[in-house]
Amino acid sequence: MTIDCANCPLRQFDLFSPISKSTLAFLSRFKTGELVAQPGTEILTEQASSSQLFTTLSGMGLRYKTTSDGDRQVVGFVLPGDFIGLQSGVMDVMQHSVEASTEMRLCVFNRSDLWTLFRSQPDLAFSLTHLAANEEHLLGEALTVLGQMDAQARIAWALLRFDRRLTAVGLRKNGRVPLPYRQQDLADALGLSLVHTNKTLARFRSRQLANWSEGWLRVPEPDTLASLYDFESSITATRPLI
Amino acid sequence: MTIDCANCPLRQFDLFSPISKSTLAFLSRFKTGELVAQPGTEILTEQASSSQLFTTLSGMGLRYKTTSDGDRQVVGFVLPGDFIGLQSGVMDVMQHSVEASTEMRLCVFNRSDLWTLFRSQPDLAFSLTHLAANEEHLLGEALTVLGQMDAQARIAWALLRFDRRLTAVGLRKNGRVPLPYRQQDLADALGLSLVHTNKTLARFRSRQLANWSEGWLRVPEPDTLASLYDFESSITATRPLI
DNA sequence: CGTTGCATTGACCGCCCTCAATGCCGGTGG
DNA sequence: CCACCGGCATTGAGGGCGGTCAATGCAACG
Repeated sequence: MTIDCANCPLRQFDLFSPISKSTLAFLSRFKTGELVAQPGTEILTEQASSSQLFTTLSGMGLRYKTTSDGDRQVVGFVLPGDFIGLQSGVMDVMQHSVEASTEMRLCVFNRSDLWTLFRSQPDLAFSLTHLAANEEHLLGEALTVLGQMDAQARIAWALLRFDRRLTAVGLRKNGRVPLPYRQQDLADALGLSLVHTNKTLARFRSRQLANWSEGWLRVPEPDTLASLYDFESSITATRPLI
Repeated sequence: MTIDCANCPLRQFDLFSPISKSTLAFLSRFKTGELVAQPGTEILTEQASSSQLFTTLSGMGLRYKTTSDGDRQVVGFVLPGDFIGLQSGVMDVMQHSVEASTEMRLCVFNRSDLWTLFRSQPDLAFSLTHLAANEEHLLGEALTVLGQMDAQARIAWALLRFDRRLTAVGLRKNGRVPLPYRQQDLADALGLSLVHTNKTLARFRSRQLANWSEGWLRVPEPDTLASLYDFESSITATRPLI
């Protein structure tokens, strides 16, 4: 039993830009089904082509690259609403792998329909470009964080982003959001060692600034934490949902 | 006296994917003029909107973000053939600034024509998305380098990329390519201090692996340098030129 | 009840940062 | 013509942030 795009549970959130009825109708045809991925499953593989593209309905995952010496760099976290596989769609192969951290429910699209989309739905084509530009923005910000900030600021930045984004898709409950990653994942995303990530998280916990444990993240006063590290206030521009 | 897209001096290089006559004709109309930017000029500004988009015909520049505490992160280097301003085109504002390092000649497009492009030229729309995905790829690779590699590997990676890319646009002469940046620019791109960047460059010079001085870069044996740091061989996929 | 995965904590030290001084070059004005 | 200055490259000294190594605890699982 799959969800109709017209009743997409994600579209209600202000995070996502509105969409016209006719475009929505096309999207419904574009969507060919749903896929449930179990934790640990590799959904897309670096350097491989894929005939399918996805949108995350629920659950969370990781985008990562593997270096030749076996290290891993997490280049992003896949959260509900995120589109997966655009690189494969336009460049033929993925430049990073995508793996499910929790059970994930995914909308499935056929890559072969992508060209039809570009020909007949310029607004959706525009939205796809918007999504790509948005990824570029996120990566640019991450690069700045890795290049210029120390461990405390990096972790504070990441936790704040999680808090904001997960709240925006309705996952905050009782002042906390689910964060089902391992400390190693965060370490690999921020260019830190597991040990140092752990110690820094412990410091935030004892200072009551942020508490991430047992899969839940609680940030009592996001603005206080942000001001401590000079992060600009949470400007949440809307983005497309495809 | 501006260059007609049909005679674009860049399009001859294998780096760029071929394009149909009719698409080329549209491009010629899309291009509204040329702009010459002097060294030091800010072409686009972070957090600002721009009514114009550009393609680099010649010259080089920098993309960078400024952090609230005054630091600078170089998120990319603008080389001939690079498109500038896509973020502003689809997301309304730029997420990084672009500044000319040398004198630059730029093709100028009107942002207001972008929508027409998406409606009437799906192949160009696809190419734009391709370019955005390509930027995402570059940033992901940069993130991996900053997150996982030490100073020597970071600098080797950057120098190899310059060597390959500048060669691909015909700028290699007498076994060297022009590299008109300051050491500070590279340091800010790689998340290193100027001092350490300088010392590491000196080490490469004395080991005869790479010599960057007085605006020119000479890498005698790129493959040797690449193998020293476990970089995959130079896979140069083609990309669109708009 | 051994094993496996993840979180936690302590000891040690190295890469790279900061601070600081010097040299070189081109531009500018007295 | 020369003194001065600003921008950039270079080099040495010293120290700190965050790295690796290693051991322990704990919970889930076969």
